[in-house]
Amino acid sequence: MNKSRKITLSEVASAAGVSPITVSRALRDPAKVSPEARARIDEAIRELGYVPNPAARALASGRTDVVGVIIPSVSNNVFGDVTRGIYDALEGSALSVQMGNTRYSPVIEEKLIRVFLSQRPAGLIVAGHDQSPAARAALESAECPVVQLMEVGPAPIDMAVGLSHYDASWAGAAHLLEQGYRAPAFLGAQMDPRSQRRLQAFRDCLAGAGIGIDDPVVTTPEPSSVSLGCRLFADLLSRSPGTDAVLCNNDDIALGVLFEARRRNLRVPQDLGICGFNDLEMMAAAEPAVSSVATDRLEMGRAAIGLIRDRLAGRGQPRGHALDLGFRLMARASTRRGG
Amino acid sequence: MNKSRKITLSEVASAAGVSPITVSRALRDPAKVSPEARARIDEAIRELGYVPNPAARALASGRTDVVGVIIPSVSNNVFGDVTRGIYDALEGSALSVQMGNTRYSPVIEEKLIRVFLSQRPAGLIVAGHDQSPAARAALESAECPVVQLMEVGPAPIDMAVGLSHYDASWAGAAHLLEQGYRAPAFLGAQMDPRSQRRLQAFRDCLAGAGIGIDDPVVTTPEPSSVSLGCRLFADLLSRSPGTDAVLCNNDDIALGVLFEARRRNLRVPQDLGICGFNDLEMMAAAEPAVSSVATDRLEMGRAAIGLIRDRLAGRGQPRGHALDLGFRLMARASTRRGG
DNA sequence: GATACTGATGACAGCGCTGTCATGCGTCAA
DNA sequence: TTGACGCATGACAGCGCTGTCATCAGTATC
Repeated sequence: MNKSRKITLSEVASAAGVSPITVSRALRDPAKVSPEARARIDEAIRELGYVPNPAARALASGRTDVVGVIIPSVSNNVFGDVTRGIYDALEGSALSVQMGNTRYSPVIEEKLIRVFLSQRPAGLIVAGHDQSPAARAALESAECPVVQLMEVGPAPIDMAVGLSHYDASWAGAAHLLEQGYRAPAFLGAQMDPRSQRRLQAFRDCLAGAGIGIDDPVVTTPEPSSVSLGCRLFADLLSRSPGTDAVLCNNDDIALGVLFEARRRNLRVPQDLGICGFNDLEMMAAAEPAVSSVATDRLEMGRAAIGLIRDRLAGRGQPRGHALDLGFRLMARASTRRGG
Repeated sequence: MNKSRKITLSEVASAAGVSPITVSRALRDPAKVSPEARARIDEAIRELGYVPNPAARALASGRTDVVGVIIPSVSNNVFGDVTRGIYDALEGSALSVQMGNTRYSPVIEEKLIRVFLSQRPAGLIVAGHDQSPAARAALESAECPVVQLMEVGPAPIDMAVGLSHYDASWAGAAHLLEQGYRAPAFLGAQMDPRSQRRLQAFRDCLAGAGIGIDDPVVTTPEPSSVSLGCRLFADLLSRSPGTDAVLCNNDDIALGVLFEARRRNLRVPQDLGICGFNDLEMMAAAEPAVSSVATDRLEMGRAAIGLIRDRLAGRGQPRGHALDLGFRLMARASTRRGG
């Protein structure tokens, strides 16, 4: 294995006694090369330690094997799971990912989409469906498969995988009411468009049930965390002391509420019902176990890559395909008051 | 903004009335181009919506602006923080990252290192310092800056950022003993080399203190999670009922222990001391707050990129430079027994 | 026996950019 | 005035690979 100098495809070709183009084909589409030639080429590749140069390939073919993934945050637990699903599904393919981090800014998102598209990616995954008009236009004229992730909405640009955050949040709110809670509140951090829709569902659900208390909602644009959950809950109690349940925008917040409730000797679920969102692994392990609206984030990532791979393989879904992964209300001890 | 066809550097050049090479220089090293030419070029770039083609650049120059990051897991909380630090520090630079996921396999790690290096990256970040001899050799002859992340050890291949996991774990164990716990146990998941060293420190510390109980250690190669913490702790209690404290390999586990202890009506810290590792944000928010050995994972990622950027800018650290970020024992209520 | 077709392989050019060397011009010391 | 030097710019070639055609057996069809 010669490591000091770059081995090129031509060197492999002469070692195998074929022309460079045949080696290229053996790599890209083995079926087009005779088994004997293939065997000699494979042997030469192994012997020389040849690794293809992706830059040269991209330049010559005008395509890359890179899937762009544009998400608001690399640190958020939720996107961490999605990312894992993406890497999972990439296993065994020649594709790689290029992450872009919008930091929840539509301007950065638009710029990233433009830059990624200019590199002729094999596919593009973007979080949400709230792109700016210009970004949307760019995605519509993209020559690669595009998947909008996290959320299914009215009109996918190309394909979409996710769930209805409105419906999911509604289910959480309805669950609290069913359990007999009469003064539920909403706690939200990182109020991105999906969180806004979740809040809207909460408000609509309460209004629909004729619960007319004055908007027991505490939100913040800060990124979500457990300690933020503690603070938001403390804030809520000082504003709306009569609160008997909280629907949390996500599980970090819910866990913070659980801890803060314990600190204040509030009994969960008797004095306070808690419902989270996403159903992170720890919610079921908590004491008491915390109810949450489960979303399958791993599967979201996997499915997104699956759609792209299928499309690249020519057997993909048509434009406009939306895959609704749904949600599941995980009713646990933290809301089991009986009602 | 013409979006349908790719704008090339030559088109920008003719629009600006200069030669292509001048545009190239204006992009790569603006100081080498006269201010007037630069202004006209910038104008043309904006007007045409030009975006450079990284593949062509990589092919022509033999370099890329990609930093390879090879980590065991994309989902693990710890690496999530490190990754965030990396993205943080990349902000405002032309560099991008390419993630590689070893899934804790030295074989995959070696392969990834080889593949990444063959693409002439701008830099390479690898987790830990337990590379296989072949991988180590490949890294040693790499032409780019290499940073070993997470851990500082005897002989960095090039540069290293991290901490001594042995020392950090020792501090946790010693803290439990100082607080008067006499039968501490160790709970570990995902027993990678760093975890092994943490376990070793625990054993050595207990032995040093003359505590000769028979190895109260429960470990598993499974990935760590809160519910796994519950199970490991249940397991531990059935094996070593006399346990009065646990040092956890990481915070997920510690949180699981906290929940499981509550489920069993064990009082924390009186009946049971709990100390985690890493000090995830939620530990301080828990009730009772959980002690942990804090590591600055964000800074680790940031510093790694910082070292690479400095080196690329020609003002970097010499080979062999190791940056020890240390650790801090966060003594909280979960171990505050007084002793 | 001539034509059409299939399958394996090759020749050639060029993807968009940058490294290297060359050029032309103005400035300064001798 | 001359030569040396620095600065901005340009010409040329080529990075490693693949798309597009062309070629050439070998087989099938009438």
